[in-house]
Order: sequence, then structure tokens, then C-alpha cells
Amino acid sequence: MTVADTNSWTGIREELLRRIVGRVWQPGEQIPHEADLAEEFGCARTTVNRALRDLAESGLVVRKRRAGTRVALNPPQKATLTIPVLREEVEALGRTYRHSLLERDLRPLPPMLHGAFQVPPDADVLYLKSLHFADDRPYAFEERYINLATVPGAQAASFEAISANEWLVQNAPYSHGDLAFFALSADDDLSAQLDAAPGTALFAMERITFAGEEPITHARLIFAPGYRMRTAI
Amino acid sequence: MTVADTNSWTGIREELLRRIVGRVWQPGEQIPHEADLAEEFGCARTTVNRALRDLAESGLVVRKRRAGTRVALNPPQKATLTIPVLREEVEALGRTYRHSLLERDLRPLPPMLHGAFQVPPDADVLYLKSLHFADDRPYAFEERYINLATVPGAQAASFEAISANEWLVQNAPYSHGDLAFFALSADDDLSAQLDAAPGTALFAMERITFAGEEPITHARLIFAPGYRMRTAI
DNA sequence: TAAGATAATATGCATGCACATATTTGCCTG
DNA sequence: CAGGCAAATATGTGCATGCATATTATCTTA
Repeated sequence: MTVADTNSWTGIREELLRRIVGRVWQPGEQIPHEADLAEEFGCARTTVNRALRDLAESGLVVRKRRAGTRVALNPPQKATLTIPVLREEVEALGRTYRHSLLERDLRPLPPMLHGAFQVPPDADVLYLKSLHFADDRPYAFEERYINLATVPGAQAASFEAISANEWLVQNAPYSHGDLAFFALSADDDLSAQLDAAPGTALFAMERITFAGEEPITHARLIFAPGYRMRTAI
Repeated sequence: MTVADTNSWTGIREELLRRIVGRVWQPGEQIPHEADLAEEFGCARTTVNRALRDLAESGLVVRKRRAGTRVALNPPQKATLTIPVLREEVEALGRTYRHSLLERDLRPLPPMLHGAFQVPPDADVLYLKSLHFADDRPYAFEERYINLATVPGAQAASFEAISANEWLVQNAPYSHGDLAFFALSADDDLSAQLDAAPGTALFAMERITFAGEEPITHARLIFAPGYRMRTAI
């Protein structure tokens, strides 16, 4: 009858998924209780629970206590994308990674970041400007501000051997943050750094991370032309 | 001693997390076995297992059978981003949504997609070109190919009242797909459609979805200037 | 009749146990 | 010493059960 062996929670998940995409259970419709499903599949309720939890996590079903489980009306298209450390991303492509620090100084935080990045108005932050290479070709341009109040150790770090990104993930774990992707045109500086014609459309990523309430760092990465950020859904 | 109550799996997860970010357990270091942790916390091994599974899922620890659990060397930065239905995204901004279908015809699949989108070489696919508005200002431009072999019902749908995206999520659930983000320059057509100067850098998203092995649709969305895709991490 | 208290119910979570599976370690043999 | 087999071990998974909790339905009371 069913092709998947239903005596493992993944098997049960596949079968449930089959019924959902096969419209055996309509969107918005309530599906049988865990207990009923457990009886049908001849397994423990725990096992059905595991399968349903997994489906709920991916957004295909919506679960509410007492109200039961129902098929999501419009399955929210969730994608988990892993933002790799650039070095690993480049090396995974079979190319050699290298980065160079272009600028490094202490300066006040630019006004543009005052809203999102709350530091005392007179405090200086560590500014870093660097370029990441893959096989000696520019791969990404990075501008970063580091809050020395939360990461005092950054002042002593050189960031020559190890990139700021890697140094931070290893020395200043964050609790949460914000991430944004957008497009921008290469200005003259970017054009020179990334070896792109002026005005070329570039893919950019901005990230702020926090440890609790304290901002750690603000980073803007601008990738060389042709970059695509991919993921599976 | 510990602030979190450790008699729930989330509490145990928090405590483990605290030890990881607090460098009680160094990156790369092996942490105690499930059984030992269970004894320490005075709970069942299952409960520890649940907490560790969760941490492994978010990439903070790496688990291997027999080899044990160790703290990830460089915690991969994972972000789950939800790709909303455009109508919902626009309405969430408090603006009114509208879309218009610019073109609709049957045509052979463009050669560029032959690799990723496997349909019989002589089969026609449904091509849709449309524009999404927020408050009567262009919000995103969409080009889409629909495989009629897997979604025959699409031929009868008008896509005037309901957008292709919404129609598809409700009528052709997908099992998996690929997603890519990138930047491109506005050509003359895009420039006119999106009310942007020619050459403006635009944020674009490409998506292919499948039902099993069968491709369902290929969509390319190009957003109006200034668009930022955000998420929390 | 309306509002609040109470019971019923479905899912969420925890426990203890057993067995499966993968991987390392070390022994054993040729 | 090399190669391979086997035991030890840590995690992965399943099962049966009970309690916790949130939500709905029902009953009681003013």
C-alpha cells in the first residue's frame, strides 16, 4: 500500500507529507489525532508526535493544543540559509582564500548606524575595511564596525592572519542579530576594489549582532559581480 | 546556582548553551555524554538528548555516534528566512496590494532553464509576466514558467484575480526546491516597469520548485529599488 | 440570558527502558 | 606488521505511560 516503511518517524513523516501534497487532507483541514494516527500506523504516539513536530517546524502543518493539527493554508515558504564564514565558502569552491586589511582605525560611529547600533555618542568604535579574495580575485568587500565596549579584546587583535569575521565568531559569541540582503550599484571605490565596472549591480549583505542588549558588530559585505546566494527549500 | 530551571528540555538547553558561550566548554572540546549530563541534571537521558538535538540542529554542537558530542569550532551562522507571499508582505506594510498580468502565453522553455527545469524538449510551458504593486507603486516584477505537465489546472486559471504565486501555493504544493538571491541591473524594460532609472541595482530572487522529481515552476522576482530582505538570527 | 466556573479533551512534555546503528578501539590472526 | 574482525561505546530511535497545559465545551449561578 504505502511505499515508505512507516515504522520509523521519518517514514511516517513521508507518508503524512504524501497525504498533504496529494490533497488527501485539504489545506486548512484538520487531520486525525496523534492517537488515531498512531493506531493506524501501528506505532507509539510518541513516534507520530515526532513526525508531526517535524512537519510543524517546516511550516506544513499548524498545531495548537486542544485544537488539533491542521494542514497549513498557505505553507509559509521557509528557507534556512547558512551564512558561511567566507573562507569556508571560498575553500568549498576549491579556490584558495586570502584576505587583506585595507583600513583600520578608531572613529565615531557613523550617524547612519546610530539607530540600530546603540553606543555612547562619544565612544569610538573600531572600523575595519577589508577585501576577501578567492584565487587572488576579489570575492567580497567588507566594512565593519566593532563595539569595543563589548569586545575589548578586538583592539589587540590584528585581523591580518585571521579575518574579523572568524575572530568574532570565535571570541564574541552573539545571542541574536539582524540580517538584511539588498542590491547596490558599484561606486568608484567599490568598482576599483572588486574589479567591476562602475555602476555594476552588486549583491550585499548587512548584519548586526548582539550579545544580550549590547551590540557587538555591524558588518556590510558586498560581493563581486555574479554572486548568487543559494539555498534549498 | 543556575538560573534556568533545568527540569525541562529547554531549561537544559539554556544551561548547555550558557556553558558553550561562556567557554566552560571550549570550541572543539568534547562535552560529557548524554548519560552523564542526565545524571548531573537529574533527568532522563531522553531529555538531555532532546536538548542536544536542538543545539545540534542550530549548529552549535556537532554530534557523531560513538564519537560523542563536541562544541562546534565555528558555529555556522544559520538564518531562517520566510519568503512571504507578496500580497501578505505588502499588506503587512500597511499598503494595498494589487497585481497585473502583463503577458501570458504558451512557449517553449528558454534554453537557459533546460538544465534545472527538465521538461520534454518539445513541450510548451505556460509563461507569465506580471507586476506587483504596493499602493499603486511598482513593488516587484515577476517572470514565471509553469510546467503544465505537472500542473494542468494552471492552463484554465486566469491569474488575474489571484496571483500565480498564490494560486500555486494553494494548488500545487511542492516537496522541495532551490532558491537563489542576487543583484542585477535594470535594463530598459525593467526600468520602465519598476519606475527605476536604467542601470539601477535591483534585488532579485529566483526559485524553482518540484513535486517529487517533476518541476512545477520557475519564478524570477525582481524588486523595486531599495528593497531589503530582512531576517532575524 | 449572560457571565463565570468547571469539566473534557488533544497536544506537549517528561520518564524509563530497550534495541538499533555507527564508529572507534583493540585484539587477533596470517 | 598489515589487515580484518569483534567488542565496546555513544548516540539515534522506538515504545508505553503518565502528567502538564492550553483550549474548547458544558454546566452552574446570579
